[in-house]
Amino acid sequence: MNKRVTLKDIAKVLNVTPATVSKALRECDDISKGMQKTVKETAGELGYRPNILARSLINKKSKLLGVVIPDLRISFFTEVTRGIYEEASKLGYEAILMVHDENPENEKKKLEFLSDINVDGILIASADSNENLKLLETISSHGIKIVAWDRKIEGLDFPVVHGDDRKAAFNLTSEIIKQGRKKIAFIGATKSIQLANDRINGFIDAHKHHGISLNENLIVPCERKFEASFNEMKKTLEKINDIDAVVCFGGVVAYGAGSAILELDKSIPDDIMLGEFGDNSLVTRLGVSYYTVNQNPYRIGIEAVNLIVKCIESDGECQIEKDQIIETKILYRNVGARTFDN
Amino acid sequence: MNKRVTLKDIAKVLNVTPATVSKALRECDDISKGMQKTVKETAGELGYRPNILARSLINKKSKLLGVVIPDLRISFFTEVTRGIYEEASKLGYEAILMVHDENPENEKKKLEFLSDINVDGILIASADSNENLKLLETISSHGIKIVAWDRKIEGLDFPVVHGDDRKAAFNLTSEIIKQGRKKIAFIGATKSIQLANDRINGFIDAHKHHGISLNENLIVPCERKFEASFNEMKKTLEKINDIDAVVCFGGVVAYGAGSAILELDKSIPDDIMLGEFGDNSLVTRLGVSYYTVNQNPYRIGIEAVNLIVKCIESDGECQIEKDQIIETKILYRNVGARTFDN
DNA sequence: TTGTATGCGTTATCAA
DNA sequence: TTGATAACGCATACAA
Repeated sequence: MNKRVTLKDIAKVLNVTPATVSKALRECDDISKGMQKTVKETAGELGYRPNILARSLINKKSKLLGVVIPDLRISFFTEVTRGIYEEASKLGYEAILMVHDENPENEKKKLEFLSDINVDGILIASADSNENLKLLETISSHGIKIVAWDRKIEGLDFPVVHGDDRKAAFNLTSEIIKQGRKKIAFIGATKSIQLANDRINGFIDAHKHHGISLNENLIVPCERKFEASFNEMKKTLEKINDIDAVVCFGGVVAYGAGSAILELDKSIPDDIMLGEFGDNSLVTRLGVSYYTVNQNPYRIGIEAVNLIVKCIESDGECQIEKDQIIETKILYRNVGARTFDN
Repeated sequence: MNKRVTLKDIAKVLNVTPATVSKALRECDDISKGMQKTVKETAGELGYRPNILARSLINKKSKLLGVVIPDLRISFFTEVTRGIYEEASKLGYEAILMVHDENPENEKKKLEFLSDINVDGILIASADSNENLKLLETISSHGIKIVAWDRKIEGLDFPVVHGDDRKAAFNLTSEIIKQGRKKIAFIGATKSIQLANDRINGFIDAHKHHGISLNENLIVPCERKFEASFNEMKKTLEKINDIDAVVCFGGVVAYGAGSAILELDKSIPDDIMLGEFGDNSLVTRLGVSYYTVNQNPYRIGIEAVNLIVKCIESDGECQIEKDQIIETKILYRNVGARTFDN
């Protein structure tokens, strides 16, 4: 077990001081070119690697970004993540990925950890809860920049990068209406979430715009969980049996709701048309064709990184940066469609 | 922007030294209970959090595990990952997730990063390449424990946690043979990979066992990429047109090969039966029913963590630990099957 | 152009 | 039982 080589080791070999080595390696201009060259050479030979822990202890800059992800099973999230770590790498940052699985307790632990290792910024899609608002504020007050993605953090004004949900919901619902559907349900998410409100509002907008009346009972609140959406959908279908389309809050909900529809021996899309937000590959498990809102998650990731890096490197007034909206598009995912684009 | 609270701050408030505070917080038994209590109280009030960078600078133990993942789009990998971070958390470790996207360059960067932040161990499913063997050895020689998962690292004897691929391939192929298929192709992965050999051998075993002759041309080497498998499958089908089943190396290959089959207007499973390793939700995008090998990825993650933590905490002889084999099972994934188990 | 001294936040080893 | 001091690996004023 060879000890890691440090500045000191290089210094000893060259009979100079660690300070000289440190400066030479970072190409400070008060070190001769010759010295720089020899230092770098022996550093290379010895396989020196800077200890970034020690470094960031002094610098207060770690070049680290924390990424807080709700669930790795939802392709929307993993695609955003991909955008984040690729763009971060391009900008000289390393992205540290953490998953909370929609659990505020987990989220708390992850946030504390990221704060503990002094990341420069945190990109977060927060779990539905207000348990961690204080923590987020504290972290922010320590100078760690925070940017939300996909989900606005209610009550705090961190910038958020997301799709235009109201418009997307309008377009998605309109598309379904154009297919001749008239009794459309909306399932998913509690009212307290901004995202849900936006989508519901877009859903309502479309009804108004096309002159279709809307029964309040068709808007079904529901947790973002498989079982919850399965049960809620089933209950709703048993109560109102002429529903001919369902717009779902997201991938998990769509999977649950779709399962319930199939369970009741209704066909998709013939009996009931399915729409969802996120273009999640999870939904393809149902083996049916459906409408979806592609929110360009990869792009969301990229923009989120650019935003936070701007915040970090301008150091100071990041409040100016406002929410950023990424264009969405409506797709019809045919069974068997063959692409590997997300 | 409030500075972070440090030991020194607490010490100042209580008129003691940082050393005392440090020991009190860690409940060293050379500090009075009373002192411990007051220190902890004010630490709580001030919102103190230890700086784990500084701590691990001294300890040489970071309680960090690095996880190197091939691709977030493959549910097998994300499920292993889930097993890893959940188990790590239980054992008091934090898992840092990194993705290499099957690119050895990326892998190198990630490994260097993990080494730079002094993780205690690295759990890796390496990209197919031998570019990073030297690096892995160096990292290992610095005392960082390494455990492979899913894929053995050729040429180095780090323990690996994986499914019994030969047996699984035997079972999968047997199942397909029992369905009456006789001209079965195997597509995917180059011979240089142990995993590929195991699966191919199991594939061959099954043919022998059931007395079915096997044409060498039916074993098609192919990269783990969508385009590659799509093209190879298409070429093969055009050359040999009575193939009635295809066993695919993994999810990406199955998706590519399946796409090629459908593209040629053959039906799955009627014309050609599809089998794959990994039970990847990606494959469900094809909208067809297929056989798969579920390798219990969640379990693989858990066992990998237990193995590496044992290595780390026994500090010393980890060589004793041998490869660990997780039971697999064959499943038939029906279109529209409704579960949320992976 | 190079070296010295000091500090980042923590812990460990002494001495008091 | 508590305090002083040095150290972890690195960076930065400042002195030489």
